[in-house]
Amino acid sequence: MALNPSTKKLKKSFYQRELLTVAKDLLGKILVKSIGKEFLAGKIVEVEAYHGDKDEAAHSFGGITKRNEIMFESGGYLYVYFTYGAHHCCNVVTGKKGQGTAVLIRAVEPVVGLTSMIKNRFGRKLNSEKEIFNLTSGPGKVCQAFRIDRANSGTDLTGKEIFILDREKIKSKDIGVSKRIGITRSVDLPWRFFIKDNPYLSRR
DNA sequence: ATCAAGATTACCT
DNA sequence: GGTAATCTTGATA
Repeated sequence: MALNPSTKKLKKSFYQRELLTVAKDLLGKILVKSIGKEFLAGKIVEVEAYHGDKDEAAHSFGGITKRNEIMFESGGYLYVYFTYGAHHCCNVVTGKKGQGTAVLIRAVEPVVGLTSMIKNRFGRKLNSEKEIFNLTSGPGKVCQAFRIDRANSGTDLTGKEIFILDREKIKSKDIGVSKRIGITRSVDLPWRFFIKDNPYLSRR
């Protein structure tokens, strides 16, 4: 599948809406990273929402720090953090300035640039076709495949380096909802959203 | 200056 | 299903 030139970049107005609305609407959209002449692209299939006011699991819950300050910007920026001494995770900042709301991109379905993603993830060629489903099926994996790290935190998503293309709108009946994964506080909030039955989810 | 915890992953049994 | 790896960040002294 090639990038459809008729698709358009999502604008600031898309991101600057209410957190949970943006989280669900991001499903089915195409995350794109430009690296030199090449483009890497993946369809967003799994996300989680984080809220600075009513969500103890959010990095923004305790207020602004040097690490999370971009989360408090108005919607339309990328927030990238490093965790467990090994992994980067990327988030889309949403809402209005000062809210501290963002959507974690947990998994994408590879669309363009598969060869580079495979190299970025494994440093070799595929051993088996099954490894395709292990390329971008988790937040740390997405960042490794797309070569996203803290240097990309603060990127304006309406720019040329990293952006998201409008594509399909997933119907609510096709969106799964669950508790979030890997957190220890505010564990009962049903703020994980995913495309039902998609084979590239972090959990099947 | 020191310390504990972490929005994960890969590898083990 | 369980857990070690690994290091940045933010809190505390």
